[in-house]
Amino acid sequence: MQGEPLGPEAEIDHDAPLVPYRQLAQILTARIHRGDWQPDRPIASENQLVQEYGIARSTVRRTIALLVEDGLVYVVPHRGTFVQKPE
Amino acid sequence: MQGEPLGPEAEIDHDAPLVPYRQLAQILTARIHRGDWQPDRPIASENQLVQEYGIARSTVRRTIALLVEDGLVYVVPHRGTFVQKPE
DNA sequence: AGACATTTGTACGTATGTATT
DNA sequence: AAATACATACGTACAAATGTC
Repeated sequence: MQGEPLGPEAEIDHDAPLVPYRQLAQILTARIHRGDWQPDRPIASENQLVQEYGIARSTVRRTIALLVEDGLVYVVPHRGTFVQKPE
Repeated sequence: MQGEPLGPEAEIDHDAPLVPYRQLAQILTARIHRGDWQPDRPIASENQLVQEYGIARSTVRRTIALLVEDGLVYVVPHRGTFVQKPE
């Protein structure tokens, strides 16, 4: 039935056709849409995501850059990454 | 008199207030405006810039990402980084 | 004031993958 | 087949800003 879960329980598969930073983007996008984090509230810190998904921080940052491009989040230096308000 | 040269002879100063990837951005921007590379022609490769300016490839890539944001260049995977045509 | 932890920013080096020439 | 060039990913280190105590 279902493919990969996209919640907090999702895992990164280094052998999957989709590269890890894009897998994480799908996971975080799903979590945001699901409401794991509210608008203008911070998502998990980079280091938390590193530990949670077992990937390098540089990979996490690559993912966040993608989410910023997509307009899903915004970064406040030294504060955190926040969920963008809809519209 | 003059500050830092911004041509091919320019060097990266790791002690300067401006971080290296932004210094390189200024240098490459000046070189493009000066006509070192023509529109739709490739600029120096990442590895060439690494050797020419003595910085890490990741730093060169950070600079190129900035130039892409600025609309000065565009990247063709496995081909090179090209000067954007004006307008 | 000062110390401390947290968080993002920058930079390095290395390795491997994939596409083009 | 080989060289070139960009893409991705890892790990490490230190800097700078913020917030808390």
